[in-house]
Amino acid sequence: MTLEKAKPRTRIQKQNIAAIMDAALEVFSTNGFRGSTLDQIAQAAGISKPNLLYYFNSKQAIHIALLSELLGIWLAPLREINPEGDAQAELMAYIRRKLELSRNFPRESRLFANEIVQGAPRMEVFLQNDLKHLVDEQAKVILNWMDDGKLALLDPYHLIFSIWAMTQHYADFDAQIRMVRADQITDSHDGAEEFVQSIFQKILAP
Amino acid sequence: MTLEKAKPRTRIQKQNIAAIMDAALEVFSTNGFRGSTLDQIAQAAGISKPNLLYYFNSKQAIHIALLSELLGIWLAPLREINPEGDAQAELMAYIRRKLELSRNFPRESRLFANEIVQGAPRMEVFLQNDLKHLVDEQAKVILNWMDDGKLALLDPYHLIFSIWAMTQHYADFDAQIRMVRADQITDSHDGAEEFVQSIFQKILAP
DNA sequence: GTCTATAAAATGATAGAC
DNA sequence: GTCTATCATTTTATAGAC
Repeated sequence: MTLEKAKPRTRIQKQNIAAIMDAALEVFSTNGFRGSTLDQIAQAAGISKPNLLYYFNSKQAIHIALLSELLGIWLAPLREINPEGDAQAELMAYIRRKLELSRNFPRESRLFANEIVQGAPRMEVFLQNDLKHLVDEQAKVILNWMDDGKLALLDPYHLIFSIWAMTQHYADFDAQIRMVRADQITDSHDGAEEFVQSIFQKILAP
Repeated sequence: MTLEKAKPRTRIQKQNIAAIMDAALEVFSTNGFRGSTLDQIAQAAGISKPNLLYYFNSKQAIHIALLSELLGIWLAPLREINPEGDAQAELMAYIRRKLELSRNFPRESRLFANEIVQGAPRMEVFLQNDLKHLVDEQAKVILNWMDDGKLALLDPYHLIFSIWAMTQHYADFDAQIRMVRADQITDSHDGAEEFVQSIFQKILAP
């Protein structure tokens, strides 16, 4: 009852919490918050339901812990854009990081996609604060680059959104791509990196 | 019990079924299939839950009826590409139709987005048959145009996916865009049409 | 820390009166 | 066709033994 989630002590606690987080990611990213059950998560984590609720007091608590843990990963690629670097190289590197995330962490991408498609009722604060401020900041950096003639003149916000759309699409809509190309490819990301990078090279050139 | 859903006779039946379909669209597109309840749909439709189940025998039946009704709308823009027309003009017109759909029917877009993000368990047949065949067909048309030097040389499948990603993003991830730009815009589609069209003009030019 | 048992609420669906 | 009442199941969460 008086569990210190902040600093788990024993090895078994760490193990269980890690198993729960991984199970929760698997289940929530596939079914959304309301579509997921504690039974599913407990089974995926290999523990009993009451034991699951020993570590986290409610379904909400698991979900919040999971989102919190992953917000950093989600923001990192945008955060790492260096205003001192070369404009086109920095943005192409950003796109590459996003594509890598989409390929290597598709469940994380779908977890957030589920939330946002459903109106982001549990992410308002994060989106309106952390994400908004970061986007505003990097939009200014991009605008400066454009003023200096380093990039094509585009709306920096729409440019960022288009990068999100193009890179996340392969993770979020993976099922659709796999079914449409069932006879042609095995991995929906096949050729995606090259394609996305080549079109953004065209888009960004001044 | 022996309701002929195919040909509703009375005016009141038509009215109720239309109200149910609209309510189901509203609820399913916001919460996903499992996240939606019959109570929500009945309330949104302004009828009682047993009466809702008089018109449709189960929650699944409502969902299937809704998806079936909307599949045509969803395929129409791609279907309307004319192989005899001008390559760039046809694709730009396709993009325009997709952008209009995204702006005017965001709930429909999110309904499908919810399904696909969650692995499309109730749309496999449609995606693997109708959509796949249409995409294969139009990919060939695009490939011919490229061979004739009318378009830049690109993977036609990735080109189609990129159009889906860019156009649907404004409907599906509307919540995120609105929250990130809360202080700057009221409609998340503001400027989207112009931006998307301008970058695809760059992308498509041979 | 983990389990069995169980409570309490939500939810899909049916029965039967009108 | 529509309603009230109700059932059966699922699902979240708790109690208490070990």
